[in-house]
Amino acid sequence: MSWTAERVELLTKLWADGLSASQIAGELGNVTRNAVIGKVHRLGLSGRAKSGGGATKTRKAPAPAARVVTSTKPTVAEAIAAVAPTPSPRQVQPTIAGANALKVEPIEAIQPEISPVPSSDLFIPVSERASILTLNERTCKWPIGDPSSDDFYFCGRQSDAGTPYCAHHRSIAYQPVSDRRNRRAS
DNA sequence: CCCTGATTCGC
DNA sequence: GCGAATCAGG
Repeated sequence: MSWTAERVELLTKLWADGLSASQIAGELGNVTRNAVIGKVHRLGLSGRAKSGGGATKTRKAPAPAARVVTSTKPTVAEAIAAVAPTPSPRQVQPTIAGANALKVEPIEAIQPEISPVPSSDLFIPVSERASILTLNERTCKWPIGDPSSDDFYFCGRQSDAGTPYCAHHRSIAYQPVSDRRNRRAS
C-alpha cells in the first residue's frame, strides 16, 4: 500500500485531530503505526504539543532479533465480539445489533445512564471517537449516546488490558451500590 | 504488560 | 521515500 493523495490527506486530518499514530494506522488500514509516524515526520507534521511521546534520545543500537508485528486489524465480527464480551458480572452490556437493543439486565448493582448523552462525559472530538471498528481489546468501550443514533460512539480511550473501560468510565461503571445513591450526579 | 511519539538507517 | 527496529517515556 502506498501513500496516495487521499491517504495522505486522511493521515494529515486525523493527525491534526489528535488521533494517535496507531489509531490512524487502524483507520487507514494496511499500515503500521510506525509507517504512520514515519510519514508524519516526512511530511513535517510532527510536534503536536501533546504530553505523550516526548522521546529524547540520541543513540544507535544493535538489532539482535527481528520482531513480527502482526497486523492488529479487528474484523467487524471481532470488534462486535469485543463490545459485548460479558467480562464482568455487573456492568452495562451495550448491544448494537438492534436499534432498541440497549436492553440491559440491571443486575442490581450498576447501570450507568447511557441513553441520552451523559453530560458527565468529557467531550471527545469526532475524529477521536471510537467507531466500532476502532475498538480493540484494550480501548474503552463505554457507549456514548443513543446506539440507534448516528451520534453514537464509544469512548475509545485506553483501558487496562482485560478491563472494558478507561479509568474514568470504570469509576462510573463500578460504583458500589451503597455509594451510587449519593453520587448520581457525578 | 500495554501504550505514546521520535529516531535511525537499510532498503 | 518508506517503515521496522528501537528508543525513551507514560
